[in-house]
Amino acid sequence: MARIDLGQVTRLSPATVTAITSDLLDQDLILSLESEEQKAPQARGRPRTLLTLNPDAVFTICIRLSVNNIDLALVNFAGDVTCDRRIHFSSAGADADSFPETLVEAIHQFLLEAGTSASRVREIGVAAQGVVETETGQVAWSPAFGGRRIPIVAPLQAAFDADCYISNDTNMITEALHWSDPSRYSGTFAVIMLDYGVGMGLYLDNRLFSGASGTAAEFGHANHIPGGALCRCGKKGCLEAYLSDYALVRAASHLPEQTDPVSIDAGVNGLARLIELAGSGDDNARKAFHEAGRVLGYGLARVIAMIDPRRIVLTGAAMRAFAFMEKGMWEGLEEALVEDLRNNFALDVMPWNEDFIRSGLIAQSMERLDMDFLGNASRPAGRLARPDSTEVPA
Amino acid sequence: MARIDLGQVTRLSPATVTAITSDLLDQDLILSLESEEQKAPQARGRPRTLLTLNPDAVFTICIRLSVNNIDLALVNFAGDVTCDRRIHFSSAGADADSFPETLVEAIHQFLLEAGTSASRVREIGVAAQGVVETETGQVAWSPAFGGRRIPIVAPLQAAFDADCYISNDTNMITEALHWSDPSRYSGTFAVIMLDYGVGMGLYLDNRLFSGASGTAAEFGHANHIPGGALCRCGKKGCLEAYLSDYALVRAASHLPEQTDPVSIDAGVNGLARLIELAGSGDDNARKAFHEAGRVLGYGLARVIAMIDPRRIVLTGAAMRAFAFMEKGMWEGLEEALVEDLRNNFALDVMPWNEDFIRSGLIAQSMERLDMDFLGNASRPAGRLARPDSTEVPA
DNA sequence: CAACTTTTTTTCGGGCACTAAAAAAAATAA
DNA sequence: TTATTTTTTTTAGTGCCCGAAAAAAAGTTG
Repeated sequence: MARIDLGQVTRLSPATVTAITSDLLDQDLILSLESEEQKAPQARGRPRTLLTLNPDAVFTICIRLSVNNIDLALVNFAGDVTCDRRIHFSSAGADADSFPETLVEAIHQFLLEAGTSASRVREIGVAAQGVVETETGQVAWSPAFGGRRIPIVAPLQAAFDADCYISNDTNMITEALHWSDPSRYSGTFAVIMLDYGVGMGLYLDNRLFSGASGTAAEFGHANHIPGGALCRCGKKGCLEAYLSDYALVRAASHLPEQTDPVSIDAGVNGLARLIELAGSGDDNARKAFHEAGRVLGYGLARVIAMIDPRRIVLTGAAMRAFAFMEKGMWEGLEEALVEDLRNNFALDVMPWNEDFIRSGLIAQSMERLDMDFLGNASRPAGRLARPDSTEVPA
Repeated sequence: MARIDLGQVTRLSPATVTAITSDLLDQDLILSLESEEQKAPQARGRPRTLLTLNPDAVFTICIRLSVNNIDLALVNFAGDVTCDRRIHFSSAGADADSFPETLVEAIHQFLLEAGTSASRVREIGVAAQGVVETETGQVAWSPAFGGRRIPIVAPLQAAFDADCYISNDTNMITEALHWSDPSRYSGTFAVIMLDYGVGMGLYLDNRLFSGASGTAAEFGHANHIPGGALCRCGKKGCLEAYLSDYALVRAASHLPEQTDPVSIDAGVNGLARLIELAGSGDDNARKAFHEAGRVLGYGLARVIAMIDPRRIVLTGAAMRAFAFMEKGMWEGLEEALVEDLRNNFALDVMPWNEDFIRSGLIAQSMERLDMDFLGNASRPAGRLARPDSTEVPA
């Protein structure tokens, strides 16, 4: 982007733009693309010199923790992944004592392979399934770990000279949506992910909300039926116990509600096969999905009543089966909620894409970096506020 | 407060304080208490001249709408109520066509009695029970009205040259708590009110949250049991259908769950008598409260899972019966929620005080006035931020 | 009354964020 | 080559927020 366009977008005078950009150039945060291949239709006048973020100014490591896997990505200042690796570990054996070491070791290994020195990394972001306490920087409980209360941020902070944080995976999906399409995903919206577990992310009043201790939006373990089906968490009647993959398999197989989730093989031949069966008209499978849809409808109803989001996004691997759930979902929603509350929201069904989580981590990291560099000038309050919106010139 | 103290509190130099205060004096927003009765122990040196808000600078009208009543209060710039009246109207007959006129008429009448001209009123705040859409400025549905979708803000705006808004009554209680004790009620907390209905207010990340359309925190009509007890709203199984006064009376009288709430006399000899009975050891009453407590526990569990508040405040008329509900509540909470999520919150039980709603309206109005006068300098971001807290001198 | 103390006001000036206008730069068009 | 066009940079401010220091004000103390 050329300086003159930056001026248009920010509503600052050319003089100011020059001042600011020369500052950033001095700091090596941006680069000017001197004489690079100019766009063919060169107009009259002094040609614009394009500016870009300096991709190599700073690096970020984005890490996703899931069952048996640590997915690492090295991300440059432009937000591009320059290197990624998957490292295996044993979730069953991972606890508060052993895992932090494993993680730090994995990162060192990864940096070595990527040929980047740790000193160039200014940000390390981690996303994990389950109950993640952002505030304390630990994973209270997650299917990815055998143990509980596993500290993540503190050990990372000790091992690296970077800003470290951890967040729930669904929160990162929420951030990714806002990042990828702010015009659609802004204000107050909710993201519900149906997958191995059931997660929810909330964007409220234009900010990611994660609660007082950072565990917010635990949709999956909000109770649906008092004393109902047995959940992985040990309680009875959680939404997850009706909506997640093992719950669907359990229901379709006519296993008793109290069957231990651990004993159910919901793996490859679980959800996928169930979807296949439903597709070929199998009644058990269809009924299971329909019922799950109804439960989802009830869940949505509670979210709508309590949060009043403008939009709800449904995603996750189970969205492939949405066609079999949709009718039930609307039924449940209608049963559960007065009309006055039910008509003010939009529903998006979004095909699942594993990369969302990483995108969210990247978005979050970039935002934190910006905060870091620009002080608190981000989220413009005063001087940079633009009262009436103007289009960014092409 | 004297200028020198203002300097301490705001961390501004005396020079700046003088500059700003002389500005405000010119605008008549504050007054200097010249030679007023000085505090006896006069120290050495030039005596401080105390400054106060000019109570008469601007007026606000705070209005509470409830069944058959319009409660009006004239509030000065110091936040004091200078005049209040209760005006009766017929809730049953009130609809979208008739009520706005009634309200505007009531305000005019009130101003006449108060001897204040409408031109001095800069703010009109309204609180109502039920589903209030802050965004559109209307009451979608409320026990206070026979009709639905009753416009409030638009007619007020048309009739008065003031900033008008409407909000849910429980949201105003939430605001009142923050206002009255910010050190305790800040960050992320929830207020649950058990009364005629069941309401919830949310303060999230240090701001009142009211959702995308302003109806947020409708705790009472979030479903508890699919297909359960009949609620006033027409749906089955809402929390309100187990927790509100009519629900308690219904349960204690062993009436069927589907008994129409309208047919239940929960008035004076309803909840109050039930509490009396429970106090004297009546088994039916005790059981009803215990059961309601369990339902409340389940409700809290869902709020905690989804919102993760630092604190939950219970209030409302039904708190007089809290002793009979408490055990059930903790039982329900424990049954409904995994321990990891259950241990990060504090619970306050607050004796109910009708005035909270008015206090909240006053707080909200004062904040809006401040915003109006000081531009967007409120909620200090930069220059007024105080990194380390200092005590306000006595 | 003079000396002292404390608060308030005034004066002067620095620094920041930004701009208008002029100048410079770097191209195309005639 | 010269004129024209467009972008970028420089120069020289403006306006605001704020503070240091001095001055003034208004008392108490001895």
